[in-house]
Amino acid sequence: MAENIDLFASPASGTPQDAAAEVQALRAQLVQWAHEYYVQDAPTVPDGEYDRVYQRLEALEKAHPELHSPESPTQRVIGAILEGLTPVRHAVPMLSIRTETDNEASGAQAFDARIRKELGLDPGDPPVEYVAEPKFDGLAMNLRYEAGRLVQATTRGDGEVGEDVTHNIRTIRQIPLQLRADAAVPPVLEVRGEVYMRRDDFDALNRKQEAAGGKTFVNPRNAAAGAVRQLDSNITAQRPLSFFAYGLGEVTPVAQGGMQWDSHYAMLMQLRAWGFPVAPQVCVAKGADELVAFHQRMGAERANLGYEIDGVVYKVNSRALQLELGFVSREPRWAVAHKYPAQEMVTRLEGIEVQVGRTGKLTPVARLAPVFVGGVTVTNATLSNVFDIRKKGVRVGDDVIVRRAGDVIPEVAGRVPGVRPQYVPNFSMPRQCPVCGSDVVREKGEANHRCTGGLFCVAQRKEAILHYAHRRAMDIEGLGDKLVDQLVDSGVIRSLPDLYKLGIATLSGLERMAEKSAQNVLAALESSKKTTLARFVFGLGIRHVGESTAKDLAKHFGVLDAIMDASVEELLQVNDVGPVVANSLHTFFAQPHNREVVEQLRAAGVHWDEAVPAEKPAQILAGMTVVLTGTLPTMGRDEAKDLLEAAGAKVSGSVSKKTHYLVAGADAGSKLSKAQELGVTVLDEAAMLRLLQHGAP
DNA sequence: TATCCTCGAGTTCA
DNA sequence: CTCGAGGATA
Repeated sequence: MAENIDLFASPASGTPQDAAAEVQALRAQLVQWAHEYYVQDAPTVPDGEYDRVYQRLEALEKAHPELHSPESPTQRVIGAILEGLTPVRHAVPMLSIRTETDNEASGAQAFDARIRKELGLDPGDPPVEYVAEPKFDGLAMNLRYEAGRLVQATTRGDGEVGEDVTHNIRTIRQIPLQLRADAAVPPVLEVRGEVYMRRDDFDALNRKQEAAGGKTFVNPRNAAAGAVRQLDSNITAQRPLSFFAYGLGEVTPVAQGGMQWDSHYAMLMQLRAWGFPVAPQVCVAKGADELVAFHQRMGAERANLGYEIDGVVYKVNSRALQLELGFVSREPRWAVAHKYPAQEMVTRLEGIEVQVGRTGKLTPVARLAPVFVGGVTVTNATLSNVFDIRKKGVRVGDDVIVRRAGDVIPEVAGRVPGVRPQYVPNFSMPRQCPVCGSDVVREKGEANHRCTGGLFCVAQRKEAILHYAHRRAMDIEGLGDKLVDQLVDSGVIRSLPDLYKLGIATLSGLERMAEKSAQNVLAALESSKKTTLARFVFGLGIRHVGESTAKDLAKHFGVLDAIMDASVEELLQVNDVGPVVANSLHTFFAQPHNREVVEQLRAAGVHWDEAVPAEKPAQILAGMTVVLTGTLPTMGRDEAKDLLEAAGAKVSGSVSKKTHYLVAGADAGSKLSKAQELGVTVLDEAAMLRLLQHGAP
């Protein structure tokens, strides 16, 4: 099975017997995965892994022509006919386009170079004209119109024979059932395109499935595939599908009253005129440079598209040149698909380490064999807690699926099914803290293990200092983890007040700390002394007291001593403070050493305005709740947050019915779709600035 | 008591 | 960004 196949060995290596055995193993594996994917709609490995094994097999077959077999998965388009749906032979076979996963520009350059060579063009000749299209992640579909009426819709199947899914396709609103009578439509017209599911539709569907206790879908493509191949079109109608047209199948020849087009682009425009959705991004591109530009543009827009694309497609525009270029076996020589790096890959789980956080929480971290996922090399991924590891069933040495979805943070999604060559014990949390050796406990009903060492634990002490220096706390620029490591390890800093005893001599003695940066840090420390009560309270790092709670406390009590001396009952009076937070605060300030730290910090010159703030004039956004998401063009999120809060708005982290506005920048994710679903007004940065000025966008 | 809504905390890589 | 859990609310 998969774990025994060495995918990295050179194709030319090994004896012929080895190669034969491997080829056989790879074929069996691919056939099984294809079955799971197409027939059971339940893939066990990510597409990227399938592609990798497929390419390995291709390479082997190329190196050993004697192993060639018409039965090999590389020799046919994999597909399977589901029982219950009628098989239909395509009038014109549905071919696949050659797919490349090279990096960046090289793919477009290589394609252009190949085309020019085939056409016998000199470097001095004008650039070749191409059409560039996004490559949708859905299912290819053939729509047959006779006399302008939709008579049959078929899936691709194996390229020769597909399945009749007309009853389901009729539920898709974007697909015309009848072409306009006044338009000149060939007597027979087959339109080809991709059926897909929009991301917001997918999210809504999964929420619905979850609420109904049904199974949820892994991704929009699987959901679309399942929907299209239903026997009961009532079910399909509940699953919102969409369509983009990109090509033709059989068309009545001109001689018999049909049509043809000089260029691919003209044909697409005709399809659009007939009422078929054609992707808005489709464009004509001259030469390799414009193809590269298109690829980059799509890569940047990709996250905001509202539907999944897994790459781009380049096609020679001129019909005449297409005919001249012709086909290699089953693939047109005049088109190529250029895929983006996979968002999911398989790699080996080499180990599980344990990290200690600021609150003492022990976090298991997966150490992975480096793997290229979604454009970056990933070597670490969080496994959150022991239960998470159990749930996913991963153990050291397993082949695991690493995912980098819409967000940035990689996660271990699960393991590739298979037998472990040898027994591996399940992961268990250490009994003692790996950093300080204190006992590790897990409170009843809690998922997390914690180190009991407190500030005695070096890991926690370092995190406490970093938290104090945090941008939204005391904002000490330049005091990062590397510097804190050195300061704490060398014993220069034992507690927060020591920070203000730092001198230029101590600092510049450290690694990677020249005089200039040392001075910067000292200056940042100096200016951090003037702060606000809320920032200071937040910076102390009291459990359950985050930024907003610190603000509430500052507003309620006005002065620090009132907070320090407050009883649990008094604390409970504060907005959003319940028994857990109140106890946490009370316990913190009951500890003499904590009070001492506070006094020493004050003695070191840390100060703030303690006067109860005068009632501010009515603020323009008072009572408004605003949520930020994505990357704003000219300002950081923190900056936007401060602006909004200064105007009296409440900036919240998640969208709900109570949200008045969502300010969305580039790469906005789930919050944007949620806002659209709830009908929350979505603003861009410019509209937000108008809101700040006039109280309305 | 159950359910929303928020907040806190942890997290990766270039 | 996502999770878990605290707090408010019905």
